[in-house]
Amino acid sequence: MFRGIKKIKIDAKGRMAMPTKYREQLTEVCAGQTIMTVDPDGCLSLYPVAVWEQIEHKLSKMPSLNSRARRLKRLLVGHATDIEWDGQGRILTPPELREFASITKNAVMIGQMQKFELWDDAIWNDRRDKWKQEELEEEGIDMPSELEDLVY
Amino acid sequence: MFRGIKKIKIDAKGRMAMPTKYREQLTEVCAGQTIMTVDPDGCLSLYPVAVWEQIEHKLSKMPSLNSRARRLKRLLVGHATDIEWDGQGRILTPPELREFASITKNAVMIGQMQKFELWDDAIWNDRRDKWKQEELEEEGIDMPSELEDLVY
DNA sequence: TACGCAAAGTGGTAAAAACTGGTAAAAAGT
DNA sequence: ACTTTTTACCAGTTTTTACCACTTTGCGTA
Repeated sequence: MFRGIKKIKIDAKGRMAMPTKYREQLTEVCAGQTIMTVDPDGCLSLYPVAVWEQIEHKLSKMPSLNSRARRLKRLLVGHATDIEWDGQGRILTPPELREFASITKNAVMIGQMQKFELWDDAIWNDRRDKWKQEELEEEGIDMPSELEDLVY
Repeated sequence: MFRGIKKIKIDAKGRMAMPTKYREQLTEVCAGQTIMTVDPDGCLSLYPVAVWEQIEHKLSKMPSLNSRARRLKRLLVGHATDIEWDGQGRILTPPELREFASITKNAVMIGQMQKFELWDDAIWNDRRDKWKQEELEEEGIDMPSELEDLVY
């Protein structure tokens, strides 16, 4: 299970250093084999291959006549890229993905259980503050049944 | 069950000494293994691992297409960090979390049953006074049924 | 009440780990 | 075949981490 947040810098060549802690986890879980793709919320997702393949499998079984299915397939599968890291533990993010998420110099990487997410740091800060606010305002409403008894 | 309040100082390196009493309790309960994350109310939470894992488990079962579920996951799991203490019983709080809670030099740590909360001391004092005031003003109104028979 | 002992708090240091920028070789494209 | 871009790796520098030693505080005893 991946968790936590780490600030990341992107150098002039578009390389970003994978935080060591995450690197160790990814080595264990999937020998470092990962897939990066886009997330409709405006960030990038990084999956261990095995996890990604499950998602891909589910998408492949969705009806092509459903427009939402087609949309998701084009977004997710269309942008999915194998990611490898160099001897120093840095990954090279494809420009197309970086552009999608507006990532230029500073980013944050957050653990999200089965995957990691990569956000432009300014966007992340905005969203985080917005979510925090919404969470306070919407207290108790719109809660999925699984969460009704969540105490945090 | 954790209770009580303690003032904490943060040194130049971001280290803060865990109050001895709490340290002893945490050693008993979870061998000192704790997870720190953010709370939408503007403070940080410190959980024994086992308690945190229950929360994480509930979050993991929520549908990804529910926006509140995603929000909570990003806030809570996205900031959850393993906390270890050094030989002197100090913990090193990640800068990202300290920034979230505006904690710089002085903080307070309060026991909250299953978890601890960490507040910037200025913010804590403001909130406490505000809550005190609100409690006096709202006396008797808007009481959830669970609290109807609370005697304190 | 003062002194001494023990425990906790504080600041600093040195070694190790991680980051950063650059370079050379390889690959791709013209 | 030559130029340009990409990839992989090396080495210097910075940051982090773990630990040590000194100071302060609190408590018990004389």
